[in-house]
Amino acid sequence: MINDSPFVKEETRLKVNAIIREVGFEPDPQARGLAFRRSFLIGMIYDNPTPQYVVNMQQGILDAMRGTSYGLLVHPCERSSLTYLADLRSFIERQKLFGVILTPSISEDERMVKMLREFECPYVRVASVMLDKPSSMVVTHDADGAMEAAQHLADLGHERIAHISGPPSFRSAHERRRGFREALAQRGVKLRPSFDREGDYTFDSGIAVARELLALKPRPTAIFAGNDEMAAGVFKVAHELGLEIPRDLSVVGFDDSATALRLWPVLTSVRLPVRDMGTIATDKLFGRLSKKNSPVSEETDIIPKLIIRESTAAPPK
Amino acid sequence: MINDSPFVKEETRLKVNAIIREVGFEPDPQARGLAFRRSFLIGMIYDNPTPQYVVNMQQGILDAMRGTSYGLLVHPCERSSLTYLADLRSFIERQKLFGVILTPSISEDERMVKMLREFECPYVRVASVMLDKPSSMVVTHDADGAMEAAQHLADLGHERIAHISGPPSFRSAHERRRGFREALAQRGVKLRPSFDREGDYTFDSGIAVARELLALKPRPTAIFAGNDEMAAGVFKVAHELGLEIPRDLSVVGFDDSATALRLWPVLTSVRLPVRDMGTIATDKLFGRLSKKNSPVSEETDIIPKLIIRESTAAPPK
DNA sequence: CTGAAAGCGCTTACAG
DNA sequence: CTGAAAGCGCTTACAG
Repeated sequence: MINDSPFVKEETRLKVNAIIREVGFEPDPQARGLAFRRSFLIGMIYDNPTPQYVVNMQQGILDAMRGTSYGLLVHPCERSSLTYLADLRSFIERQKLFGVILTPSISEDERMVKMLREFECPYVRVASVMLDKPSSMVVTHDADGAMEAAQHLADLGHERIAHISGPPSFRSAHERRRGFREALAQRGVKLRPSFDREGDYTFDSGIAVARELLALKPRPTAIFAGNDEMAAGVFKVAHELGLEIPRDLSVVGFDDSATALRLWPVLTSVRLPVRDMGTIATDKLFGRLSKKNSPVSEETDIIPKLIIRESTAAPPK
Repeated sequence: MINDSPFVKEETRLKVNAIIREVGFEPDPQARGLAFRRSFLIGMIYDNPTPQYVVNMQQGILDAMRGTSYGLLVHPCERSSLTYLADLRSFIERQKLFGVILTPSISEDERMVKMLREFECPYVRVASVMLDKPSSMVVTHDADGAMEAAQHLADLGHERIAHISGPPSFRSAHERRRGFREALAQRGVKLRPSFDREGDYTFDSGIAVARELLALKPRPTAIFAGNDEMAAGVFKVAHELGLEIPRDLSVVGFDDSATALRLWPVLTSVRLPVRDMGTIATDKLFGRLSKKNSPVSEETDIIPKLIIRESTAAPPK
């Protein structure tokens, strides 16, 4: 009855609710959970290595949970671990989560999703492409963001544009690379094979690949890094080599993280509204979207946006 | 009996445990929690604005929880919010947490701690000074780290050393400033009042204060920033003004965050082992320390350490 | 429409 | 030392 059963008189409901408020009664989530056979906990399962991303996503989820009695349980994991799936299985089975939110690259693992279905645990996946039915997806369309970045570079007049992609285990790495390549093709800019390199989204990999790239002759006049961390690596190498950004080298990142503003000069980057994504994902989990809620939350599609700052300019003559 | 009651025969216990393992039985934390009148959840309550700190602390806590059936519930909050205490009260009361870990500046709020005691919720506080009995404290001795930083600068020959402190609402801000001042006094370096400035631990405040500091005549030849974020702000202003680090200006930060390595040149900074701190705090919560556990976890005192990199050098002649 | 009973999966006394 | 009962605070059928 407290849970809005439709079989009570409106009047009674109001009276009871009033008293509930008066006494400040808060039902015990443990007891409720036991009776429901489902806890009042939302799990966030992730393996994204960027702290900023993790914290923003948590914030977004918590924003959506505010005012409810749900709690957020965090569960980072490593896909490379041998016990990865087993750990997750015991976590899901034990906690009887109300629902879980998956971010890349975990969100792209079908074994994970299959397991969730097996335990009838609701989930929402955040990923760069539509991998599931829209009601359990938030799609970030990374390819579109990468296209914007590449177009920007091409429009500035660059012809020797390199790319450092993320690790193949991340779908976003493929999407960003795909968008980049498509845009170059559209603009009639040829991509040299030696300019198409693979990193792993870490700062260190950005450094390593940038060293190779900038040792090439002729070297690229612009580099589109798959994320800001790797872009930071490019900055470091450029500084070491005495190359001035953007005069000698243009750099674009992806994520528009805090790092983007701390680099010198400030980094042009593709922004994804991570915190909002967390809120939207959670709203979907709560099934709020079918109701008359804030229209912004109804979205499944997130459109990345290029933020142009000072790390990009026309190529040197 | 399953919970290690001392009244069972060793033999019986072994037999039962064997069967438990065989069947893969995992007790339901909800039901256990209900019976225990206490959940199997650890809460992390924090208001630290640095994502890196938050994520590292979470990792450390999770490291200590690995293999148990406990879960980590995250609860960021804003002390400036009017409902701050009320929100926390309802969180604590409702979730019946097994225990909570408090990080600065929340860990320094006695109202918070009083409330926790009222609900008989165990806690461990991470703070820069001993505020409580050792068994519920992890003390980071920020003053010592700051002293090291200031000594390093003084030993390089700097005489015009400035400090940008954190906001007065953080105890660590006072401690770092205190250590800094003590070291200067020890070394016989005078601190000009105009060189002793207040920021708020944010990048933006670092920029604002650095602009003022570097407009002074004569300007400081070295700046000790209360954290890396503000140090990054100093870098930005120095670059804008065409000052070369460390030739024209030495900079030291605090935290040794990821940012320290992404700056150019790499930042000399005081390191705190945040992840380990999380593990130690959690071990304390579990009361493991009285038993025969890894000796490293027995510590209450964390000693910060200066990591010397490339942002510090002798002052210009 | 409403009240009292049974049950969620555990633990803690309490008899045997 | 062990087994069966009562209870944790809720919810969901089920009688009235």
